[in-house]
Amino acid sequence: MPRPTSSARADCPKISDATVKRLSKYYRTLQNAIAQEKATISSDEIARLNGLTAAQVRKDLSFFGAFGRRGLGYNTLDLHRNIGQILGLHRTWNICLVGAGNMGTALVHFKQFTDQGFLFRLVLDSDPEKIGQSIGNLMIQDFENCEEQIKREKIRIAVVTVPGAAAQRVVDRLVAAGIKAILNFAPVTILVPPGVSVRNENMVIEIEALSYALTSKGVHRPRANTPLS
Amino acid sequence: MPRPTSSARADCPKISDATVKRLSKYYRTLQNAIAQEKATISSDEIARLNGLTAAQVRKDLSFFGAFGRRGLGYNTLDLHRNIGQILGLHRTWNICLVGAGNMGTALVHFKQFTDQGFLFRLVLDSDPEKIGQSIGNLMIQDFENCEEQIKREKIRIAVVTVPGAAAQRVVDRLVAAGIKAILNFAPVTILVPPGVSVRNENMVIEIEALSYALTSKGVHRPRANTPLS
DNA sequence: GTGTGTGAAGGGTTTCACAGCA
DNA sequence: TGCTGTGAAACCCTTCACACAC
Repeated sequence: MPRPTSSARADCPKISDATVKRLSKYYRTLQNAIAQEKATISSDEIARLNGLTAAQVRKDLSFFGAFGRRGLGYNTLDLHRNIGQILGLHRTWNICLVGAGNMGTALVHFKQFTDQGFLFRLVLDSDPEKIGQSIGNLMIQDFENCEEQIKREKIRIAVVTVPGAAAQRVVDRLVAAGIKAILNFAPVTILVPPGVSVRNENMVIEIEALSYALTSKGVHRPRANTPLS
Repeated sequence: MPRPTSSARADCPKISDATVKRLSKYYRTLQNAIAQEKATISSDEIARLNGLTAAQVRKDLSFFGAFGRRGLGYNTLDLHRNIGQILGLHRTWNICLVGAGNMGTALVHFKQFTDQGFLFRLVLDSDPEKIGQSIGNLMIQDFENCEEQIKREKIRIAVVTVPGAAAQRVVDRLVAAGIKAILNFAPVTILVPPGVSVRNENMVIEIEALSYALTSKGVHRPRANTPLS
């Protein structure tokens, strides 16, 4: 039986998800370095600031080119620009929120998204009580009309914060409306057709992993440490 | 140079983080199956419901024992109880929130945490405007007194939703106060000493990974599909 | 026949170690 | 000397395939 879903990416060397996530960390590390007016930075320093190894950092970068100078390190501005290009952060993205509850409201106000160029342009919900109200400066729109709204705002990325029971149905509709990438906070793993990207951000899984760490630690020799994701 | 942090766990066969996270998914799948009054379930069905392979499910479970019956599958109630024991979900956990902003408020109201036995018993903040106010039925306490509060409520797990700039400092203090596991939503990777578990739930990284997926897809042959986490 | 449990194979990611360049 | 870029080795995780139990 074939794996029904996979983490495939469409690139020749096939970049792993882990590498992409680390690039995102390096990107922020470089922003900080630039803010501190550092002109160069070494793989070693990038690694230390992120709890990784220098070899890992160099290997990740090497998939995309040779950005450093031997003996010197990396030019912070150059590397920042290059990683921005790689991740597609040299532009802004219009995004929409689906599900105007507590979590969704918090995300719309989450400054980091805006700072990095992810701009909420549309908020959708299906609760008649909520439709017409506002979050920030966005009026909540009826999910029933999602297709036209998504098209009008040229949105390809959706953030989903609906109850678990509704999530898969909502996502199917979003995909039909042309959404190509989904950040899912509903506490269920949603599945999507090929060509659409999802990230299931399941906080219950994360906290249960902590529960496991505490539980298994006490029982056996408490050797280790643990930063995980 | 050694890896300064690692995802080590303290168990003889050394269970991978990926396996633990899947167990958490299986746990919820079993809850659903039980709610539907199914008496048994096969590895194949658990796999299908989670976008995995049957072999993966069986392998994950085999690290902890032989819970199924050949030819029949798994007894839903038994397996649910067993995974609960493994993950430490056969009990409740007192947890605390640090940072009473939008995100923190949303998490305190997040029903799924309570349902799975993670009970917010304490909310901490250092903003004088917020201290004394309430979230749900919890009054916000001064972070300055975190040590005694954490001890009083016997809390070992903290959920951190403070601004990025404050996160590492706050976490250091929490660790000193006896916290052993941290779910970090601040948009920086925090580092902790051995013996403490962290999960960095960085939503910016996740959305940037989606940006990468969209960016790299257009450029090359758009072969693939994508569920990731 | 059905579906688990598991050693072995396969594939992918991280680490090592060193050549090469400033 | 200092630090990058990278093949090769090591390691880990997933998948395969089949013995075995019901």
